[in-house]
Amino acid sequence: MEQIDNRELLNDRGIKYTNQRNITFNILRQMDLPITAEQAFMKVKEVDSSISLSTIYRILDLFVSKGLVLKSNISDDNKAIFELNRMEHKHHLICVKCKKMTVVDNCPFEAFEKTLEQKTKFQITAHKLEMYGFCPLCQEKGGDI
Amino acid sequence: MEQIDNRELLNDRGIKYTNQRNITFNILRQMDLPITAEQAFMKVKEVDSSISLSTIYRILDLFVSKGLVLKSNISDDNKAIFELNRMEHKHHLICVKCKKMTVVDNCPFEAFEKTLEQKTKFQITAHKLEMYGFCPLCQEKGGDI
DNA sequence: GTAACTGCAAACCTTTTGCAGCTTG
DNA sequence: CAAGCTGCAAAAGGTTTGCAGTTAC
Repeated sequence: MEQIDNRELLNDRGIKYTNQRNITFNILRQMDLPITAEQAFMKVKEVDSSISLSTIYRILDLFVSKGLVLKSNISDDNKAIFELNRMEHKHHLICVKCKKMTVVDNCPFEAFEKTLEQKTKFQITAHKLEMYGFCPLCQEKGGDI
Repeated sequence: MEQIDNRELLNDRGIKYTNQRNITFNILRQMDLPITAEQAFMKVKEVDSSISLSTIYRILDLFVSKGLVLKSNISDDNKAIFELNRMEHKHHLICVKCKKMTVVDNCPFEAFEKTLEQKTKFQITAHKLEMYGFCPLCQEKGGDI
């Protein structure tokens, strides 16, 4: 994998540069879907085999605390997933059978949120929308869930 | 707490009646927001102090597998939450500061989902929408998150 | 050189499981 | 009585932490 140097970008966010942080950031940047800590660990390991899982957790948490990365989790699965915060607004469509995720970039929400803010007096800062169903392949295969 | 007998309801779903299942079901029915297994455990314990946490997990899993209960989790929190499946369509608004949840019963989605099904060829069976922000109280209090 | 980062192993927390004993129908 | 539910304790994931050694500036 091409190792871009993100020193400046990390520094700007108040993150001290280290090689492993740089690698982790590059991994996240080239992913177009969220990954688990374990998956990040495997990927980073391909570039620096000395990395430990706890360091991955520490790096991911740091990135999250600096707003660089988004942490969430999919329904009924006790693992966190992480993705680069691209400041784009997007959602996911997740197959309940094979768990494949597909990106949905349309979001039909702004209007609804405004109404809701007025109604509830909440100050809404984010929302998360996931749709679940059967992906085309799993529909073909048929059978039970 | 009033202990309604849900024997018939449980039997109809193919769930063998036991006292603890009945209590657990009553707890869930009187909750209007999702609770964790631990919270359910505490609540059931008030009625039957002999209940064990593993039984709570087994009961909740059973209810989920029979479609009686919905299991999910809120962002960035590694615990499952459970709520009665009331067959109503609703969403939650969650305060990022105090984690208070508020129910939102409006859902602006059906139309969008149809379009998306055509575009992606997914067969959408469910969706989950959560909005995050500051509840009125936490806005008043101000300060950092 | 110093403050901060990292690897390792152990701890932690939520959830699951094996087994012996107890309930329900 | 048989099937299957339950308590307990132990195991199993995922995640966090303490500490000694290493790295970045």
